[in-house]
Amino acid sequence: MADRQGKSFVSAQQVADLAGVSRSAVSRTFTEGASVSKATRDKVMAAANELGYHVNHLARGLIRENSNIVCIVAADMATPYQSKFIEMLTARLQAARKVVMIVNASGESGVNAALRQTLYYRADASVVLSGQPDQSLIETCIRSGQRVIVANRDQTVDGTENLVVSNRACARDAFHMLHRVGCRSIAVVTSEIGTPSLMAREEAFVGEAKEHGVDVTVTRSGSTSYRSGAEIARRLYSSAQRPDGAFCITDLLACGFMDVARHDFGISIPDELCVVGFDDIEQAGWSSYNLTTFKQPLDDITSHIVGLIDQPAAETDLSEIAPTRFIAYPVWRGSVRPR
Amino acid sequence: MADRQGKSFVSAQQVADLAGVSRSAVSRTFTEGASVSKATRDKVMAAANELGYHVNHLARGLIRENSNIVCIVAADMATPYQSKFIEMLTARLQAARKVVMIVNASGESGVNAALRQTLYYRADASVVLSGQPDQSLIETCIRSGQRVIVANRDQTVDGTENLVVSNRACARDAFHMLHRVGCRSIAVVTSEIGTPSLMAREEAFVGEAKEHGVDVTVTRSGSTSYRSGAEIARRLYSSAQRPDGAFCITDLLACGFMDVARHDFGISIPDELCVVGFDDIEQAGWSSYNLTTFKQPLDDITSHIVGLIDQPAAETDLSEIAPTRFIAYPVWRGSVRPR
DNA sequence: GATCTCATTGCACATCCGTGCAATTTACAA
DNA sequence: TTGTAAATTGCACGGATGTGCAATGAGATC
Repeated sequence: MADRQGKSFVSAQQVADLAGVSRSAVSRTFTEGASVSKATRDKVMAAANELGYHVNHLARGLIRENSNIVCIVAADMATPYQSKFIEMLTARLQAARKVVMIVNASGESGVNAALRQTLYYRADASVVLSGQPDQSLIETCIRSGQRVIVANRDQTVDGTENLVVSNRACARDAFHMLHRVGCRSIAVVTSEIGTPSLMAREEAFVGEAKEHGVDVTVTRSGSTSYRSGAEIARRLYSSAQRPDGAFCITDLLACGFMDVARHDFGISIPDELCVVGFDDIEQAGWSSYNLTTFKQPLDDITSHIVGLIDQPAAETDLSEIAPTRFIAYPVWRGSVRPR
Repeated sequence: MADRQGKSFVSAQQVADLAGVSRSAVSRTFTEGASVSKATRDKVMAAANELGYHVNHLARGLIRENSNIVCIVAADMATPYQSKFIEMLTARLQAARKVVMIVNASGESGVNAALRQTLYYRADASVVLSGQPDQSLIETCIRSGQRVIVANRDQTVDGTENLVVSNRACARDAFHMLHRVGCRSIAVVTSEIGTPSLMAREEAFVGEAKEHGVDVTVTRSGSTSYRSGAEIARRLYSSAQRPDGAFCITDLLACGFMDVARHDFGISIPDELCVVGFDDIEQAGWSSYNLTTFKQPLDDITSHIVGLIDQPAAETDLSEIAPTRFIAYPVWRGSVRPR
């Protein structure tokens, strides 16, 4: 115990020396299904405990075909939706004995630099939660034997597993929720950032409205943040047209929108204004918002991701693969008045 | 390009073969400050680009004394405070060319299992954001040459770098904020989980109140969540005593508390009830809450953490080290009425 | 042209680990 | 007690890399 002079990690060799066995014996002790006698195993374990030895999983990853590392590439990690996603995904991945690396793609370097990082560490898979990586880079990943799973892009990228939510169907539902209770002047609250997934919601909503002869105004501002939602409400209610219904592409936008409408313009929800959001973030359930929205099935999505990673890339042929669809369900709360 | 049959990562040997040089030359090309002629470097780079080669940072970590891996151990990652912390920390660590591994300590295994995980990967440092790891485990980490940085514990653990916030001073300030505007029956809203940091806030507040002869009721419920705050408000306002001031140990508790007080019991804030929170999460600034609170200096804290990790453990002597203190500043908003 | 110096380069070894193969030990049956 | 099969163990290799050391080469100076 006292013989540790330089602070460093204990190696299998040191354990072997102390236990008086070969390094192979140590290795076998920590390898499931390897052939070791109880006697040597006990000796090894005793020595290992005394020295505080742990197998270096990284070095193990060098040998084995897989490193057990999964990278999560995400931007805006502090967002309620994103952080919930990350929390559930990390929990599930850990349960599946994976190691989770996280790459914050918010910086100026962006998603591409982030995804490239994951190659440096021989990750088995990368889960991209934000941004659209370049096709060429994805090809590099695939060539390197890395799975790339892209969530919420609503746009298939060759060679990746795509997970998408029923954005269009939900957006159409959202229109009917508002239309049904008599909303005549509907605002679509969205961001300037045209993520495919968000665009799908917007387009489907506008399309459905047009089909039913209802006039909608699409208003954009910044990102999908509280601040943007607030800004849009301020802009809309300062002008002549005051919407009596709003479809916010994101719950976060809805929170900002509702707050300004209520507190700055004294509008009563749901009497004068009905609001529908998307995502079902935690705040949507808070009684200040009590927001009717669509719940992203994060449970299913994260389970599915882990499932994908666990089974060995069943013939990923770099060609078009149909994205896996998940259905988001409406969550009825109080921001839309009853019929 | 077309000669890649089995999908796997490209090794330095393959690049060397293609470039017609030795593997050492490849290694040196990608090592800063190594001696390579421009001619060979060009040949190597060309071959590397063609094959899509990247240095395996993991294998590099085997050789070098440091792996450049930093682990973040956290529970309740989807919480606004925690997710903000993680976002800032990952951004900063990445800028410092570290790789961030994240260990979700929420599971049944807990912080100890999580921290032990970090040993398996030879992390240079672990940043523990939640929970109290066992002393023995920390010693194992230190012995292995791993830095352990513990945030928000308010309780020094031998051998770790401790970062704490001015909980006590702020809690005393909080009392005066409420006392000054005439609150006579003050509720301390807290959780059943006695994290040192939270206990410090509670104790200091109660102590200061007692010193000024003001009666406070401490009410606990579950964790520091919205739900708990709501539950406490329901309990308090259903009973005889209806507080006219509340110190919520956490902004999240405050949100739940305010929502129930306002919407379920029709209490007007700040006229009938003044509320002070702690953390300054994003929602505190939302106009539904407009919460007066204390801002955790996450900027300073995360910078400091990265600084600690960057400089090589200046004589960590496993003895008591004074924790680094950070000052949280009051953020005046509207949940406390003006004097 | 010869010698000296210095930058390059390749060999071999290091670090961490798993595992095939052969040798050795153990266990069991005759 | 002895023979044989089975279990165990150690050697050496492999897979990723960095790096000291010696050898090679080229350029420069006299």
